[in-house]
Amino acid sequence: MALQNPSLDMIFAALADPTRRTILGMLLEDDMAVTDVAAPFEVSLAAISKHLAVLVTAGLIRQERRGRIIWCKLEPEGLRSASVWMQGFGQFEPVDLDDFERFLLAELEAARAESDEQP
Amino acid sequence: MALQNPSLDMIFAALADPTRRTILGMLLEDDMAVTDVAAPFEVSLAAISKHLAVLVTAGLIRQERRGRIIWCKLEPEGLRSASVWMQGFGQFEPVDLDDFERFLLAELEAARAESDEQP
DNA sequence: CCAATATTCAACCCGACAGTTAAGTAATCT
DNA sequence: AGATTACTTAACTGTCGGGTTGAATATTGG
Repeated sequence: MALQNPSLDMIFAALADPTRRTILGMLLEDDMAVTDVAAPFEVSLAAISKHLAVLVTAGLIRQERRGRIIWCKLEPEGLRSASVWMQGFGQFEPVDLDDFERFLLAELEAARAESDEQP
Repeated sequence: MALQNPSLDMIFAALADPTRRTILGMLLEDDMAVTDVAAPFEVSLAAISKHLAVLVTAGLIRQERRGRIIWCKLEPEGLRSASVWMQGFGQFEPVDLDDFERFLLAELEAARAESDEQP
């Protein structure tokens, strides 16, 4: 079916992948080089490079070359439209940041556990 | 890659489709029978039935048979975890419900325009 | 300049997903 | 009971997304 609202489509699709969500969580702490983003994952660098491209297209991160390193930085404004859309449904109480931390940690843990899986 | 957090994956994936978002918007106004949900779209009833199944699995709607009609109703709580996750990034100002209305209307319009496309 | 580092691109595989049509099931109406 | 309404399931098709490997590009360090 034809796209009605490309940006919301792209944003939610980007968020639907656990690897990409984990990456966003990592970038929340600090800007990172592509290689460093890829480090904790078990998949290839090329795969991570593609994930980052998806995040860029969705407007969730920005990439900025400095020297031979390409820095990835979060673009939190990219989530605004999706956030507005979602909150319209639930009227959820103001965010509990601890809940959020729990989510992020859980996903990071899971990612690490997975990459440690084969010893 | 193995799923880390099936529910967030499923929720965002469900939201990534414009047809499904439009359906959620419709259900925000009122509970609806499957056939009525399908009416504004140009795709087959079977296709809509599948979309609804996805929304059920993601916990975003509930279906309840009464007689031969299956009623679909929104399950706004299903969005909570995703909403918490997203807000953690942006700290967006409290939702402007008008923004939300604009989105919903835009998507409904788009859906209708599309189904009127071939005269 | 040459080698090494950092990252993307290209070509390909495979499984998931949206769509279709046709048949199957469930409940109601007369 | 039989026809009709309301959905779902099955089988199939085409497209897309995530993964891989290997070659290409860009930038720096020696």
